[in-house]
Amino acid sequence: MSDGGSVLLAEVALPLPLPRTFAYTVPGELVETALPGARVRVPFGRRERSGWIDTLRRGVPTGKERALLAVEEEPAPPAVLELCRWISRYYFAPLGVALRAAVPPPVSSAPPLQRRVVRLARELPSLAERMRLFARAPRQRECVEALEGLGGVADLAHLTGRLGFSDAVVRALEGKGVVSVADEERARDPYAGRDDAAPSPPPTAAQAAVIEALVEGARGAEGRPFLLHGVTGSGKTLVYVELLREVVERQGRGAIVLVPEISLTPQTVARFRAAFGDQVAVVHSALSEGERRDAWRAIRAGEKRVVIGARSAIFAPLQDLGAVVVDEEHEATYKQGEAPRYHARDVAAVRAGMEGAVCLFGSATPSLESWEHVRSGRFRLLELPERIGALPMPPIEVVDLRRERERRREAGRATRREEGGEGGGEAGEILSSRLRAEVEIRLERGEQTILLLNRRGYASFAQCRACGEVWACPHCSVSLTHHRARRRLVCHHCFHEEEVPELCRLCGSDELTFRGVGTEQVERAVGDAFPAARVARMDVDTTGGKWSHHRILERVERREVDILLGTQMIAKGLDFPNVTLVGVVNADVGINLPDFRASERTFQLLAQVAGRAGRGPRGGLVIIQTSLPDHYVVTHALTHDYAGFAARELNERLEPTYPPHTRLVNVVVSGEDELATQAAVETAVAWVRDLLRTRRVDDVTLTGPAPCAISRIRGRWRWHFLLRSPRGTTLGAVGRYFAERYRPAGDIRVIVDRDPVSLL
DNA sequence: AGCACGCCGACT
DNA sequence: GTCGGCGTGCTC
Repeated sequence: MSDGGSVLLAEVALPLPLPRTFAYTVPGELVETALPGARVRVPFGRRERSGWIDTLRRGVPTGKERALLAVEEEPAPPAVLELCRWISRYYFAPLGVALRAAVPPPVSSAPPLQRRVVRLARELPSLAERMRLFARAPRQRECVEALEGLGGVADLAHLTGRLGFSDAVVRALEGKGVVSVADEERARDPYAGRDDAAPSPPPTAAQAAVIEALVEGARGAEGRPFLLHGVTGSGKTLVYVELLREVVERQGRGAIVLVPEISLTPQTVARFRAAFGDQVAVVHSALSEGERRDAWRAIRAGEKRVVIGARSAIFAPLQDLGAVVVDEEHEATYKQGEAPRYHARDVAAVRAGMEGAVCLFGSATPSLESWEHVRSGRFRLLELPERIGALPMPPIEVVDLRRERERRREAGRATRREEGGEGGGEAGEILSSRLRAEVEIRLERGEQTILLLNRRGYASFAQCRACGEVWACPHCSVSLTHHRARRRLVCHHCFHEEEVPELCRLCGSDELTFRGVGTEQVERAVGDAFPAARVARMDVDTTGGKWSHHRILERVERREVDILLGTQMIAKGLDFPNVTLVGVVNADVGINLPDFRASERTFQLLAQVAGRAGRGPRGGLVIIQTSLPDHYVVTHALTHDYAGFAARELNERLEPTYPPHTRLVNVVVSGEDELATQAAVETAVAWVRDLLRTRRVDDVTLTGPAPCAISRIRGRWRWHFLLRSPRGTTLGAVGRYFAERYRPAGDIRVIVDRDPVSLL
């Protein structure tokens, strides 16, 4: 060779927890296709792996380099590669790990997933028949009960996996004719044919003004991100659609729309489908590997120019991005819980900045971070303060649960309780007389009610009345939740389950109480109070299958449900005009969590669920039950006063200092041995303190260590400490240095979480 | 993360 | 004598 032995070398990023790339030589036949961003197959140690080319260079080989084996996929667009480099730096993740989150995985050799569905074949009405069938088969009985709890249908994989029934149990039930097992067609994709949304109405004056500002932004007049603060029902989706018309139709560029949980927003998806037809790609978790890769290639090839999806859609390989919309930008689901621990909202702003695209965040209850960016001038605020059609915001009433309890106690003294006090389930304690009366009115008028309670199961803990013993998870530092239909105590962190006890294991007393009302208990109370009402419950326990939310929501839409009750998943973006009453069963759940965002999250939830009421001509009413009626979360929710809440909450976060007043890195150290974990976190803290001292870092402060609020999960003890700084750059430098160099011993694991969304 | 190599305890 | 525990170090 004439160039002094220099060859083409590729630096390859591998999805391993190693803060470096590896150099490979590029064989002649791959020179054309081995480009930065391309996924390549490489030899690594004694096996092969897939990675991505970071950079190419001509250079003299050291002799260690091996050759690339193959190019597996066309390169990700340069902007996406650059975005991953940013994520890698900012969130302290290896580039290969960032790319793994951004690009569909290589074709796996695993057989295609087939969905086997188990259905109850017949009702089992009589107790006698049950006794006969299941006398010597308790697991079969439990399996049938689990199926009943799931509405009579479940994926076989769900039963044998998460619920832990063996194949033999299911086969035996099949043999008895109790259940049927069938390979079911892939569930109908509810987005597939849903372009039948009504054409958008003309924008209101307020919408038109907002759209004009955005269109000017898309034409280059404004480089800052926009925050669209619009109350629920103010027509934010129409604004998004009109912005995209400018960007996609008139400018011929691409656009990304992020939504918090794609499966919960079919109505939003339909609006985009109606406007942009088959230019829309919907990326969601139910796509198979093959579909995901097909979608990726179609987007990359320019066949799809509007991409709608959850968090990871921010990596869509559009070649010319003109706009990024982040709907419900305050939602915590935009933060990824594993490496790379990125926040899709913040990544969206970075990507938009890199590509000169308009960035639009929308929310009725913006994150305090975004609100603060408006105040400081980094974001430009757009507002839609009114609901469409001059619909008023629904009035909100508070029911003081402390006074309710008092009243009941007095009434009980006067009349004697008709119901045994055992084990909760007293409808009166769950639904106040005020709320019950309003539900009654809705039932009479044929209108619908939504009841929210942010706690699953029947009761959040089981306790012995005699000695006070609380049933806790053996692997986690949390109480076990009573799931009555399944007759199990369940850990919501590790899925540990046990039988519901009859006697206290400590003192032998049979006086057990189940306290802390959950959705399952509300369902029972509603059934007791309104036996004729058609009730649907929606929480993760009733939504086992892929599209089960849709089935429930479609029933609500067709008015086959009078009362929809559930956890926060019923608070998101639904638009049912016949819902005229929203009841929050207990707003206290959440307010008292030991997390600096507890108030913010509760306010958002209350505002969001309140927005579900009165979206039709018949108006609406919201009733919030709480024993903290004077808490500022409640008082500001009552008056729909986001700005007032935000001002107060910003003040609450001054001391101790929390975001948005400071930048935060949360370091979590975990291990199986309690003392070794504590020793390890202390070592890590000493290491960082030493670093801060020797490098004379004076604007990063370290707080802790302290046990995490949930001090043990899945058998691992958890400690954490916080790094705070007003300046992102030094915080980043310290965090990166620590994440890349600190190596714990033994089974100790360290997580470095930048901009954490929760400290639990 | 894997997967090697490497050096101390109780088993055929 | 060997099987196997998991500490340490390397992977282009």
